[in-house]
Amino acid sequence: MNQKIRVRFAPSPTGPLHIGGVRTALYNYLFAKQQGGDFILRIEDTDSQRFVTGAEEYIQETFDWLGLSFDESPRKGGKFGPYRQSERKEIYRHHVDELLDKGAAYIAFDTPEELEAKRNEIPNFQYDASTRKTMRNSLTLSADEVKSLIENHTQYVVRIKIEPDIPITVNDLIRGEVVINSSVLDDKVIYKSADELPTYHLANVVDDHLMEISHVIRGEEWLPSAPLHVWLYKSFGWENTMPQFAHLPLLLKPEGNGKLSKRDGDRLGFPVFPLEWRDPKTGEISSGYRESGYLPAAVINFLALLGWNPGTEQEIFSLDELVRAFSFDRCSKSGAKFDFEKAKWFNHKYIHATRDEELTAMFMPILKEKGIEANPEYVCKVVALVKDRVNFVKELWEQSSYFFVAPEHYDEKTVKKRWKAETPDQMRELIRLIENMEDFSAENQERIIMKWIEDNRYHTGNVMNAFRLALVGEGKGPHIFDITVLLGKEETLRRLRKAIERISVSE
RNA sequence: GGCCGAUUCGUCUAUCGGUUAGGACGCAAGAUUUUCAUUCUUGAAAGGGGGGUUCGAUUCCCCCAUCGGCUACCA
Repeated sequence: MNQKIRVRFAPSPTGPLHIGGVRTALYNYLFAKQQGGDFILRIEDTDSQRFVTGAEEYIQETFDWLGLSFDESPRKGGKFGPYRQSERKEIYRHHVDELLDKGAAYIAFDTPEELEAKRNEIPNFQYDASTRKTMRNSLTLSADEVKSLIENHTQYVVRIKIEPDIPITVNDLIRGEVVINSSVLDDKVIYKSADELPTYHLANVVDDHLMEISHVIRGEEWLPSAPLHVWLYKSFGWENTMPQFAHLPLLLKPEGNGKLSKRDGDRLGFPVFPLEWRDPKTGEISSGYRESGYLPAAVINFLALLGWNPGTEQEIFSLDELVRAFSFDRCSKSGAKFDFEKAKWFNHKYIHATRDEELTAMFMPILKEKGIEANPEYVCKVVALVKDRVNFVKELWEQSSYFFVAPEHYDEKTVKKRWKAETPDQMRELIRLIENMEDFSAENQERIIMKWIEDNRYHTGNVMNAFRLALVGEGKGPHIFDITVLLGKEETLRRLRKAIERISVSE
């Protein structure tokens, strides 16, 4: 059977999307596009308790930003909709009934308190073939009792009935065959009457089947429940169209151990979320890659290399290249620690490769925030001069503010090192030299000024750095005549005069 | 505790029985630069432990250790 490749990314709207989730989505996307298949967004909001407003919008916005578009989604629709699980209640109810009718599932009335008591009473208590006879469920109660309990609106759950001692095989594209014995599984709750919603496991399997998902690509945290899912497919009689599984290794904390978490970002000063997120309840703000100045292509690139490699030494990949190169057999099996330094390096590379005009467009709003009205053409020239020195768009300001605002303070260290007793006089000479310049091109300035230094046997480093100090306020920046040309003759002179006036000579 | 998974430089990784164990980030040194960066060159840096299998194991098998995940009427 030549089945169409269809994959889905299925997050729960319980908060901002974790960067690990973004990687999972990316791998789904890469595989789908490579195979000419469909990439679907399905919102798994079956936990009414944990629903967070704005989370679904956040998810959509993330993929808009990254430029990964879905073929079907709640927003876009599609012929397999609805794509929000909370809107599929009847579908699940119907399937739960089917399992109940088949005797593959049963109704259980045990209250949370009773369950809790059992767990305290019996060590390693598990609701399964060995214990279900001792519980209050449709297997131990008479049909009449069950009927009347339901009619009296007693809350119940539906549990899957796992037969003991049967080997269950999960075939994983990344890990190979994983076999477990069904006895280690428990009779998981698949439906709760309280909110008339299924749990993840049931909804997931039913939707993947109905939406004709061919490959389930998700995080490793799902590996332990994969056998349950296989069991569910079999219970429905869907084993022939069961999707292929691929469980991706986890993204770990940069230091120490454990899954990368929200707190790591706050602590280390790096984002763990694609976009900035404001918690609707606490108002707490978590930083995002977008707001931190990462380019979407850079984020995609470094995320792709975290858990997958091309087998060559190529590291910089466009999205199209990734689509072509991706494969499950080059996915690693072990978790990857998040390396922020490398992420920065990727961004640096991407900024370097981005056209000056594009960077200018991103830089303009930042300038505006700083209260600066600048001509985009001028900004573009500034950007061209300093873009090699930054990792992030927002660092453009730190590296170029002196192009927009004359220095108010002069770096102490540089003053001490370069502003000598003879410097003010030299700067006055320099002012005269510049005043008389007809041609203010970089070449001409350099020619005249270097000759002046040579003729007077001045110390080149001291003179030039004093000059730089007057222009920049610090001992840094691009080639000095590139700065003066952009600043213009008048502004250059103004800054020189100001420096002579403001900087006191160090002995 | 039980179940599952994983284990190569500090980090991401290559190696599909025989290699001086390769690359990248970061780090260090040097070169370039009138400054700071960039860039370039060079360097330091790795197979968790113990058993097998084999002429030969980082690579295959077993045990242990460590790490991680799961173990909810969460996903």
